[in-house]
Amino acid sequence: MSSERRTPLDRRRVADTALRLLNEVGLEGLTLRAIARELDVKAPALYWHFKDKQALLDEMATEMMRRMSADLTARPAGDWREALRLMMGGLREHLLGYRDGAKVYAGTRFTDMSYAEPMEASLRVLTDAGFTPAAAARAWSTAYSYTIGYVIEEQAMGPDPATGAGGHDLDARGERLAAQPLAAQAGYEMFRDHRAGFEAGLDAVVEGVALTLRDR
Amino acid sequence: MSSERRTPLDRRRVADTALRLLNEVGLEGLTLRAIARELDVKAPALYWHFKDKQALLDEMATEMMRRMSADLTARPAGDWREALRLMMGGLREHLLGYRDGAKVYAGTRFTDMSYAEPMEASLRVLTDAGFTPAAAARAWSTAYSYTIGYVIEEQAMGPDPATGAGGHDLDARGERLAAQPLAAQAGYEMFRDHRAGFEAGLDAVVEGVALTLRDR
DNA sequence: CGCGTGCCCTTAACGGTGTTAAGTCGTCAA
DNA sequence: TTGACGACTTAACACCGTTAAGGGCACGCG
Repeated sequence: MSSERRTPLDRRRVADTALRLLNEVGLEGLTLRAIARELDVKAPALYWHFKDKQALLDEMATEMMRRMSADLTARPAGDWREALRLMMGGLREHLLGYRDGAKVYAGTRFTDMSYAEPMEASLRVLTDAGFTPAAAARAWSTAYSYTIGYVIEEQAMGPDPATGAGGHDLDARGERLAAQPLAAQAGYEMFRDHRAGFEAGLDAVVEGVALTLRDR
Repeated sequence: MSSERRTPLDRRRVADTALRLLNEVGLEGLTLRAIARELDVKAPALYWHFKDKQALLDEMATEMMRRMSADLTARPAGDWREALRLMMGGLREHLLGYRDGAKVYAGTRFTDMSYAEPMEASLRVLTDAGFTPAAAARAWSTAYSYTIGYVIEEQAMGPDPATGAGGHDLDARGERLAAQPLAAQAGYEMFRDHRAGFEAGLDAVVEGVALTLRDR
């Protein structure tokens, strides 16, 4: 009979498929049964490769990190400021590339040590520029926290990435805030152009890091 | 018969109870049935007050925000730097006061406009100090994103707040990272004293904001 | 060649989850 | 007295993550 034997799964293929599916159905639609269906397999089969769903999510985050560092080490870097800006800007872009990307990524534990080498390289850029190892860690962590927090808020607020999808209810928000003009304008400032807002903040973080952590 | 009639629920009481329960069982244990049990009610009763679970979570986040701004406006403020540091430090402390606090708080929509007044006050501190309205919004958003991102990472990594709970596996981590000395030390630097790490980063953010957003 | 010992997956089922539909019961207005 | 309405219960649904048990194919060893 036509019993073509499938090549067996592995953690990587499962994570790849789950990441592709994530963009179609979002985090709350990403069920084990849906992932299994996509792989032409029944749900319990996934438990051969992962001890539970969280382990699968960890592998997804790890795969995101691998793709990201593969992309980022390919880009040319100038001085440490530009390198840091490039890293965090790239992190943001990658996270935006997956639906609920930041929520999946934030606070998950990587499943292997593939993060070590790119992290070491990033930190070395900073120490080469005069940061102590401790200050480099602080600088990296500060910019990282800012980026994660920004993208979580950015993704949580609307499905549409570019247009904002809510130009109309932004106006409604403005009207409700007639008594608080600064808060009203802050809404426009923060929600209109996410990219510009992110980079303005990132510039501030980078300059602050230079000021308070490098020269001491 | 002893049919003491309970006073009916309202959104606020449900959110209060849910917040108390959150600290006992965590976000993944926070089911509608458990909340209802605590209120001496069956689960579907909650649907009279909230259209779905997300609406309840939104109300919880709103209540967290209300408590926080009640606490923060009571504190004395000095110059804008100290005010911003106090605000974000207080935000962090409040989020740490709830199990999974940052995850519940981040990216939820407030259910009313009680955020408007404290937000306006915070922004006015900045504009009074010479920030344009747009720059004040950027400054506030930048510090806010940093704080949210930091606390999410902080809460995601371990149950223990003070001791770190993982002094032991931090050493294990260090051994695995023998080939990446900077990454190894970064682990110690970032995970040892969260409070110090947060404030070092916050100082950087504040100074960066001063440098790139105020004088322009 | 036969045969057991893995690996990789299926079938069946469990308890629990958010959510909906329909009904109940006390309270208050007319 | 009656009727409407507010606040809740009971029953049930579809689906979720997860576990237990077993099946079949491949391959090394006698």
